[in-house]
Amino acid sequence: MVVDMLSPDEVDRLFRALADATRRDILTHALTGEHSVTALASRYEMSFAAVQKHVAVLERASLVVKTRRGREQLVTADPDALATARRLLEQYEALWRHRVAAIDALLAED
Amino acid sequence: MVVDMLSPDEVDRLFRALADATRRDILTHALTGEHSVTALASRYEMSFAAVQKHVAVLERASLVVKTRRGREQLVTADPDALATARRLLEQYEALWRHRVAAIDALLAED
DNA sequence: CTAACGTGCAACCAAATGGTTGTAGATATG
DNA sequence: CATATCTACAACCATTTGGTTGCACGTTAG
Repeated sequence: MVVDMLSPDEVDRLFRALADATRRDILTHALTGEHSVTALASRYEMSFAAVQKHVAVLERASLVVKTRRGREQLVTADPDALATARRLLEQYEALWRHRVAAIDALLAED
Repeated sequence: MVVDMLSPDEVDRLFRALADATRRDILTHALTGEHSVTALASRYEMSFAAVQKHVAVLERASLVVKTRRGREQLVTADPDALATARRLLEQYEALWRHRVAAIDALLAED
């Protein structure tokens, strides 16, 4: 199983984007429907510009995409990116299982 | 399905710890065996202190634990934390699938 | 006992992050 | 046309991050 087709920088951006509660919340909403940036911003205490930056971070991590509808941008989540992140973690877990199997094999020799 | 027993801060630390190539590499080695901090540090160009800080970040994220052996600290990965991270992402994916199912249901009405 | 080793931590620095306000452009509305 | 709305972006600021060097402390080796 190849580690991935993502560059280290892309993996960095992916996990970094997920490492903020506001961004995870935005992602959750983007997963359950289409929302304009203004509609998303109205959910949080911070300024519109701050939310717009968070959306930009999610966009650079390929977690969401924006599509124009008139004067607004609709933000929607890209489930493939999430699947990629999950797959990365599964590969780390697989490494662990491999280690456990090796230890088991050693113990079985006794 | 409850989102998780982790606080938002703990989730932040988890993903943040994974958002650095050096730390992911350290984690990989910690998953495949026990290594002292010095042994890990010898693998990278940066100073010992820098690597020691990276290990501390992984430790605060509960991704690794350290156990003393004489004068050295052996770093080993905690697979449960990885499983937690993977489960978090699975829940986001589940949200997405729920949305797809809802759209499918709407289309089926026609 | 003394010297070397492994670790942790403080102080410092440059760059990135997460927030703010203000401005400007594109699109819709009256 | 004039105005309001939605978005993007620049400039600025405080804090955090990721690196450095230097030092102190506990443990092992000679």
